Amino acid sequence: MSIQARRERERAERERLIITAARTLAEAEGWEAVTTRRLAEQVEYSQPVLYSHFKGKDAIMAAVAVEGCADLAVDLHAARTSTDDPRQALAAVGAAYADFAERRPALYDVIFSLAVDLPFATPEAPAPLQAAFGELSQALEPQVGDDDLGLLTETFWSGLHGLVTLMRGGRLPREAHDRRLAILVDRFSQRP
Amino acid sequence: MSIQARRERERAERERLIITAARTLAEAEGWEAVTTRRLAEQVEYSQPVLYSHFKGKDAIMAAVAVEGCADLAVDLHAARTSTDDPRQALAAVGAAYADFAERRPALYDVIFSLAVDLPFATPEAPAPLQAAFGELSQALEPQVGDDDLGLLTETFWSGLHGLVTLMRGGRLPREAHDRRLAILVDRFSQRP
DNA sequence: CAGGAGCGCTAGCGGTGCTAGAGTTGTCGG
DNA sequence: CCGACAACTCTAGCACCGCTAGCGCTCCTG
Repeated sequence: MSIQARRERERAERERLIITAARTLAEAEGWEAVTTRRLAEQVEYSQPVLYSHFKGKDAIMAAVAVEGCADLAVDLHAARTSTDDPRQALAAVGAAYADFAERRPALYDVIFSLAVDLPFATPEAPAPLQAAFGELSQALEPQVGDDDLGLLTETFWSGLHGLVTLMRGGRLPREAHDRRLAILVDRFSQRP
Repeated sequence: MSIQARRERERAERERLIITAARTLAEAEGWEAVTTRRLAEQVEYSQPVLYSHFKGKDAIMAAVAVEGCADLAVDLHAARTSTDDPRQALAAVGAAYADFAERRPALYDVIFSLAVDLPFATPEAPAPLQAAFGELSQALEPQVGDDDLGLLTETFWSGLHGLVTLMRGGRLPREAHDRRLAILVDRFSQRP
């Protein structure tokens, strides 16, 4: 029975190798450079091996997305707990979110922009994703007012997502990013 | 000399034909269905003819984007001038924007999401694009408060863009769209 | 040690955006 | 009126993509 165990372990290791190779390649050269041929070359196996682990390229990207989302959740948590002032915490979380998108665009895209079939906004959503959303939610909790917290979080999140995607797509000038972010945070804070 | 004039006219007509074919095909089946082969078949010319009009597929998409943006500007203008109440006008503009994205996703994507090299946020930006932005801007003018109107517009626009892209990407549940939109409009309205 | 199952490989399918070069068409000067 | 030339379009093909059928090797099992 230990023979089979070893094989399964090796399989799992190879799967991890594929995911990290995809992630590394994407972060280095963008997702358009991640082809199944290059990926297979990286992990030193032939193309069809990829398909014995994942249903297709999308599934590989989805796996990378879940991993990356955990990183985002860590960043957001650190930002939220960096200060006791609720308003500053919200600003910090917003800045951390935008910073993540700026520093790791490939990771951000695969989580939030590219078409991968991950379940969002349902109980089946991957835990890291729910964790990241939860950080946003907790940061907004003091500002909830009469609104529903879940919907408020989704709306604030949309604002952040719009800011970073439009900026990265060249639709918004880079230099005023901080001021736009300040406006967003301000408008989502309760009046004193 | 009139021979050359006729040729140029015919060329211009064919160029329009290509653009409308691309737009029609994209709206009917999505941009992933718009290939240079299918496009060439639609206009009843061979592939290389497309490249005598446009530098590449991206340039064709950019042309469609400019056209589509004019439509968006019309919708936004109608919404903004549909009421005298500033707050209702802002809500109407937001709803019209989201509605456009929902009704014509292919058009919306090529304007705001896909990578096409259109100049944004500069004087060289296409007029229809500036017109659409201007409508948003005018709708926000009564709510500007102490903020810069341009930046406020960009930020509100980001909120709308985030809402529609996250929803269309399956990241936000569809059913609560109206309530999220209401929250966004509310948070971007001055307190009474 | 023979047989067989599992697995990774080579090769290839149908598609993509794009382009070189051949061939045809239509215009103009002699 | 005709032949040469210029403009233009088409066929064919390149290098790449995601994905898969089926052969052949390796290694475990009876």
